[in-house]
Amino acid sequence: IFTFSVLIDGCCKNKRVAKAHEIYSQMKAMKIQPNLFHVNSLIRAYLEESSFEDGLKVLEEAVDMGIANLFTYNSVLSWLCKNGRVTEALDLWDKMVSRGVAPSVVSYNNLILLYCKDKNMEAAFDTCSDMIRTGLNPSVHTYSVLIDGCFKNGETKLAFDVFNQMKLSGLVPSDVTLNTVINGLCKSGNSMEAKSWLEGPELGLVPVCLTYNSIIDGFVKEGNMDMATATFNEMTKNGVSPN
RNA sequence: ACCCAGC
Repeated sequence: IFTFSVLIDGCCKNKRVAKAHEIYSQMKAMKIQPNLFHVNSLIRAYLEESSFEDGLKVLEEAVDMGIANLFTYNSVLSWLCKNGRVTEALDLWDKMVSRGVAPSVVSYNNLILLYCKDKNMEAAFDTCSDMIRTGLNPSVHTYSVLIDGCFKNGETKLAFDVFNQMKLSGLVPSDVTLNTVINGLCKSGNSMEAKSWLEGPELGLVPVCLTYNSIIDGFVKEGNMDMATATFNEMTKNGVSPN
């Protein structure tokens, strides 16, 4: 069993998914129970190369063997949500729940992301309320996804409401949250305001390449080449290398 | 040990 585990993991890490699956099948043929850790990594390897169907098959087998856990489901769910496969994602969600696996905050975050991408902010917020009703607290991830969704759907005002609500709830915005806000401002024609966020170190934001990319792109789209170049200079001055 | 967000 130990030998098999090491082999599967090695194949997955080296992108030899087919080989990994071969070994996995051998184990099954020999009636050796693959362990959860390696089933999970096999599934993720499949999803990485976008063979969702294969990943799902392994998931189903893991369920049959009674070894699928929350992480196994979340891995597949995440892939579906990122790729906007609404029907399949909701399907999987129902299956998971009916099999007695309780969704975690991570599961909910995936669903919320799905709705945001689907331009259905109402459903996204409903899902968030559902989550709170089951006793789970929104995480920094949850808020970041919602904020990003609001901006991408043109709800700038709402994005800030969510942002404020996040701070009220005692959560500290992460650098991803702040970069999300900055990017949202730039995309909605408020690059000047976005840039002013860099000056508030009390926010705790250390601008990175991505931060500058958003702002420079924003200025360029607004036709403000002076500010774009100025921002670029500031970027190099601060020791951030452009990509 | 393995699952979620930003250019």
